Amino acid sequence: MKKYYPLLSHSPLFTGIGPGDFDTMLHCLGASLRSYPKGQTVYFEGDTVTEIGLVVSGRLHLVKDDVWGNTSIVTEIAPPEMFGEAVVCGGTSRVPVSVIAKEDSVILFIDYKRIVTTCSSACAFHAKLIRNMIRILAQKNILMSTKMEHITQRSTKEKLLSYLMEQARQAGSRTFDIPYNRQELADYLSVERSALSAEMSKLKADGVIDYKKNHFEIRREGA
Amino acid sequence: MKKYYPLLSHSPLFTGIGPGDFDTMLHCLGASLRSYPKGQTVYFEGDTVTEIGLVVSGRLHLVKDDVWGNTSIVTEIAPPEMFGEAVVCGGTSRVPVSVIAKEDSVILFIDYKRIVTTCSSACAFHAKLIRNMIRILAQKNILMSTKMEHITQRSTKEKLLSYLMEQARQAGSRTFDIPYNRQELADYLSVERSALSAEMSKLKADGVIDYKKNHFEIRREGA
DNA sequence: TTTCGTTCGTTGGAAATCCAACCGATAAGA
DNA sequence: TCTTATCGGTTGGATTTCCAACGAACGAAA
Repeated sequence: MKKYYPLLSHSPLFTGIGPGDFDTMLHCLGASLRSYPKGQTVYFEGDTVTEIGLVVSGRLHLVKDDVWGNTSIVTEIAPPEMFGEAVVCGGTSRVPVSVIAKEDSVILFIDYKRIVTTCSSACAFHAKLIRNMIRILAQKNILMSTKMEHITQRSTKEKLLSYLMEQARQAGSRTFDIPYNRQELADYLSVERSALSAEMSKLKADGVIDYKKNHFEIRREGA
Repeated sequence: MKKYYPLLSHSPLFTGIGPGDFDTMLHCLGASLRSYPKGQTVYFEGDTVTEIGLVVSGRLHLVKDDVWGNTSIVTEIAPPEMFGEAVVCGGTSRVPVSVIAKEDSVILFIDYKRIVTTCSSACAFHAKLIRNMIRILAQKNILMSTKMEHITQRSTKEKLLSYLMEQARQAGSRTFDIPYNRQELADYLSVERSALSAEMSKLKADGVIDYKKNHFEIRREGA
């Protein structure tokens, strides 16, 4: 267990918790490590869960099966990411996806109740954990809202501009770098890469934006 | 203040709090009521905020101005809904939208720190409030994830089927009712109403689904 | 019953997107 | 250097979506 402490201390859930507190804390939380060989299913879609999972080793896939058998990968989870926190904290209980180990993996499970129930020994880190959890959920909310705002735009052009303006706003400047290449940006905005490239070229030709690789500039607003 | 207690007791933030506790609680939280005449701006986009707002009377609009002056309504907030909780709890501080009173409105403001900092008098409701807040954020997460899953589908047909399958899953049956009319469903999936109607007709003709008004049946899976 | 408003399906032409393919530029490796 | 792989822009035709408009069905109000 101890060998994972350095990793765990970088997890958003445990930020602000001193390394010296991990022993007490994990014991108080009743956290348990479980190993899954490559290919094994951690959760089946629809399973009832009460624990938050934190991958400490390996790699997981969250997958969704549509009713006629096609499975699509929703996300990949790598150390030290969490999964299941929204379902568990929301009290929904039933996971909407299946979780599969794509490599031999080790997962730290923590019972949600043990986090939010301040224990009799009044461990100091409960408050910290709770604030961390709230922050994690809230930030995820903001990320999703932002993305939603972009992809609900009608056209590829509007999606792109919505995204670029947001980036400019965050950078506080008309020039900025974006963290995606074209394909990744297309995926994020859920548009075609070629259509995206075409729109970008058009906007550049119209003098609305300029760019080179991942560096962008917003030159003029308007149609 | 007291006249709002019945309303507040139906707010997700205060579920499980006894009516008798409101006096103590609101005082302990340092909650304050502020009134805004119709048309007045509550927050300007980019303002730094540390309080969660809870509308107890009136109606607010969250609006976003794109850089060339067009403003679009992101959401309407009506009693007893909250706003700003994701930003405040996420520690981002700067609101990404402007908040405007569309009618004479009264808002209850609560400092986030006072919620998560258990007070010296150890008020029993802090723990409850925190759990409520976590649940609210987590459920919003799930709602958004679900919607995102539908909207990121490529075509109108796939968006529709993704939504309908989700509804069937939730209902635990191949037949179910949906809470939207056609226009609302189109807005939710961010597609055209007419294109949606057309796809629905086609799917019905192909024997994939059947429907009448808001009542649907999934008959056959596959292309 | 008549009238009016709303909802929903349909349609046709314009516009946008998808898809596969190709090419040039650049970087990495042999 | 030559080869290979990746990335990004472009292109053209098939497909889908958009948009405005219309009409049928239904329910509420007069």
